[in-house]
Amino acid sequence: MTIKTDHRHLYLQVIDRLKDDIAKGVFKEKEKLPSEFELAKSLGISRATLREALRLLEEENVIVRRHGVGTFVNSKPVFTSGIEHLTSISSMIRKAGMEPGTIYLSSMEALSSEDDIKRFHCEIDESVITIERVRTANGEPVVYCVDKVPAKYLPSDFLSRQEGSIFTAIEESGEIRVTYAVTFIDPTGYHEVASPILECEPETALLVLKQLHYNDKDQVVLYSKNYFRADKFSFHVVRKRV
Amino acid sequence: MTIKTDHRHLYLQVIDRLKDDIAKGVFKEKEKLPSEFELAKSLGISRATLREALRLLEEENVIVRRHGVGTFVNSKPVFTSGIEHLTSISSMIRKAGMEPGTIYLSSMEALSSEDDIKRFHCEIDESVITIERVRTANGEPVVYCVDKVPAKYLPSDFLSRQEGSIFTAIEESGEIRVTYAVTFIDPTGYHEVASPILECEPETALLVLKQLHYNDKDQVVLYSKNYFRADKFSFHVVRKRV
DNA sequence: TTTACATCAGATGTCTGATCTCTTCTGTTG
DNA sequence: CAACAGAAGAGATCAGACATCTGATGTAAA
Repeated sequence: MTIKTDHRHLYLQVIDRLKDDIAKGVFKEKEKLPSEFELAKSLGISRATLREALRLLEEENVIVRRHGVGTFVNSKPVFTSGIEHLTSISSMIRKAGMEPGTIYLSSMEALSSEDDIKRFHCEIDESVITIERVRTANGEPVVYCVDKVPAKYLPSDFLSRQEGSIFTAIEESGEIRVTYAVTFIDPTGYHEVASPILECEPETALLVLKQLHYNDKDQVVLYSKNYFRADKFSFHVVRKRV
Repeated sequence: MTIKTDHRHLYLQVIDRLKDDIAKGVFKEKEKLPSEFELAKSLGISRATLREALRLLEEENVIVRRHGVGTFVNSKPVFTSGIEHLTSISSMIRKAGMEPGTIYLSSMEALSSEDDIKRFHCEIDESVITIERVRTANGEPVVYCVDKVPAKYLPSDFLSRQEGSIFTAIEESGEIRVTYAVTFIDPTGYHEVASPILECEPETALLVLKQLHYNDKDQVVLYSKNYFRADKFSFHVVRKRV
C-alpha cells in the first residue's frame, strides 16, 4: 500500500497498471493475458471493474479480445506518439534522442485584440500575453513558437521568469488543466518571419500547427502557433474507419 | 423486432442506438440523459452492459459523466471530420459543397519492388498494381494520388474498369475490410511531378499524406500517397492529453 | 439575515456471483 | 478418416447489492 492514495477512479488506475505491465514485458506480445477471472483476482479488483479497463484498452488498440478465446496483447506499441496525442515539443525532441532547449525572443502584454476576444471569449479590456520563442534540438533551431494566453490564466510573475513551460505555468495554480487541443495543420513554403529564424533556405518547407488548447470546461486557455522545420520533424496519425 | 438479427455485441448496438437518439434529438444538449438505472430499464438491458456503452461514448466525447450527478450529452458534434477519421477524398470534397471528379492518368501492373515487399510483406514474384489519378473539385485539380495495392486484393477486371473507388474495389469481395490507416504528414514546397499536375505555382505549398491502410488482421492492403493543394484543403486533429 | 453544518436523496462507482454464449479441443462413432 | 457430440475455458450479459460522491435542503449558530 502506497502512502499517496490515488483518488482517480479505479478503472483508470487499472489501465495504467496494465499498460505499465505490458511495457515492462510482464505480459508479452500476443496471447499471454490471464483470464478475466484470474486477472481480476490477482489485481485485487472485481471483474466488472477490470472489464471497464479492458474495454477501453481494446478501444485504444492495446489489446484484442475474442469471445470464448481470450484477451491478447496487441504487439506494435508503435503509434503511441502520433499527433493525436498531446505531447510537449520538449518530449518530442527528447524522444528523438536530442537535447531540447529554448530561446526567448520576446514577451509582451497587451489588451485583447478582436481575434483574441473571438478565440478566448474574453472581455474587451482583458490583458493577453504573447510569447515568442525558438525551440532548439542540440542547439539547432527547429521550431518557432508564438503563444497567446489571457493574463488571468498565468501567475503574475510569469513574464519576469523568462523560462519554463507555459503549459506547466497555466496548470500551476491547480485550477486549470488542459485536457485536449484542436490542431490545424497547415503547410507553408517560405515564411518571412519563421524561415529566417529557423535558419532554413527558402525551399525548406515548414509545417504550421495552430493549436487551440482547451480546459475541462471547454474554454480556450492557450492559443499557440508552431512552425516546424519539415526536414527535422515528422508527424503521423492513426486514422480509424467510422 | 426486426427480421435481421444483429449479431454484433450488444454494447455496440447500444452505442449506435444512443448516438442515433442523440442525433435525432431524443436527448438534447446538456443534462437530459435519464439515470443509468432508468435508461437500462427502458432499453431492456442490464446496467452493466449500458455502462460499457456509456464508458466508450464518454471516451469518444459524446457524453460526460459526473459521479453523483448524472450523465450529460456533450454538445458540439463538431470536430468529427478531423483527420483522425478515415474518410474518402470524395466525401471531403462533397462536404465542402463541391462536386468531386476523377481523372485517370495511368494504371500499371508490375512485379513487386523491394519497397513493396517491405510494405505489404508480400512475395518477391507477386504482382502489384500502381494507379495514378487526379481528383478534382468542380473540375479543378486539387489532389494527386498514387495508389499501390497487391493484385491479389483487387478483382481481376479492375484495371479495365478505369473508374470507381479503389477502397470499394478492395472490399468488394467481402473478404477484406479496411479498418484503419496510419497517415504520415509531410509538407512539401514545390514537387516536380505533383505541382504541374495540380496546376499550381512553385510557391504553393503541398501537403503530402502517405497512408498505410490496414485490414482487421493488421496487414497492409493499400499504400497511397496523396498530394493535396494546401490552399484548397485544411486538416485538423483533436489531440488528447495522455 | 447570514453563515455553517448536518442530513438526505439520487446519481455514478464498485463489487459479487451467477448464467449465457462462443470457441476450441477432444474423444467417440460410423 | 471424417463427422459429430460433449466438455472445458473464456468472454458477454445479467441481477442485485453496497459504497461513495454531489447537490439541495433544512436547521442551528453567529
